[in-house]
Amino acid sequence: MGSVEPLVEALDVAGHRLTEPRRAVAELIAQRQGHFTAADLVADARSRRLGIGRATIFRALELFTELNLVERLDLPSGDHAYVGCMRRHHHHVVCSSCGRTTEVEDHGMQTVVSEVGRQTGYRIDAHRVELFGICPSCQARDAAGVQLSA
Amino acid sequence: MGSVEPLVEALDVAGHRLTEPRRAVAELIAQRQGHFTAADLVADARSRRLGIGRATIFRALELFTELNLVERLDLPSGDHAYVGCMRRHHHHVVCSSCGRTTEVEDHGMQTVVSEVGRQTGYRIDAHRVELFGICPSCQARDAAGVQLSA
DNA sequence: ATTTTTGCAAATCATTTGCATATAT
DNA sequence: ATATATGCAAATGATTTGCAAAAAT
Repeated sequence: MGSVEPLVEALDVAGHRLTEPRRAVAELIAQRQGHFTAADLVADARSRRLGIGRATIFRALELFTELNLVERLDLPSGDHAYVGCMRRHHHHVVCSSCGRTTEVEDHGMQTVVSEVGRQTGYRIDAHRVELFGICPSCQARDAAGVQLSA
Repeated sequence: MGSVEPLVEALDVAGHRLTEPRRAVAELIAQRQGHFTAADLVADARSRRLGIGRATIFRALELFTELNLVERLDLPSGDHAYVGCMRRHHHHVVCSSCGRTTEVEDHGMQTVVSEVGRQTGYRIDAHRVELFGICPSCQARDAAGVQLSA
């Protein structure tokens, strides 16, 4: 989520209460790099001795997802992960090495989607695109590693 | 999977044994329309009194996925589902109403992917695209329903 | 013969739920 | 005040694992 302000407004607009636990979960998320699992947050909360229960974290994630403050990913491993995000429609590229995520615009996806719709006759109303690869800095690190080990 | 023959070869090529339980699971899959969950197959196996254990089904699904005889989907609901598929790279459109799936070619996705790669600097090596919508026959049924209820 | 697979039951893991209490409005 | 949200512990559900027996090579 980057920062916590959007949360305040989003909750308000949707008529949800701004509670201490929700703010705390939002802060944990804001401090995270890349994607994270519910279990990661549970561990964070425990290690920082915020007295936040497991259920509360799951409930907050569900709510945030609904409010589009967070997006749920399904990693190729099958794990469920989340990434913070604030904007409207977009997708993520996920680094398989460090877990970092980068947002990308809808680049041509719209076109692909409508093309598929026309071809199949489906009325397509949702799509999910997940791209996985190696981010620039991991590529650099890998290259350096090769040199060292050569 | 459509039919079971590809299984025989795929197992052989990869050096796995062609066992009765695996063949049975492949048959259950071939008889399925649209996507299905591991639990669906467990139920099928039980109701047909094939004496196949839960673990075996999970293990077969894992193996088949690895051999690309089956593809794992993550539905928006969060459920894990599978669809049979025999060909190389392709994607699925999933009907949110009846669960039917239709394969689609890579239509422009390659382009989108490389575009994203260029923009972000990621070396993209995998992508997953899932499209959800209403298939033609469900659209027709819905339209009929509207008329009836009007 | 030897190695892989199986079925079972138990273990594990993630996620959800019931409910009395605490908190935000 | 009152409706919503929380924490806990227990329940649920899905998937995995250990292991001795069975089947495939």
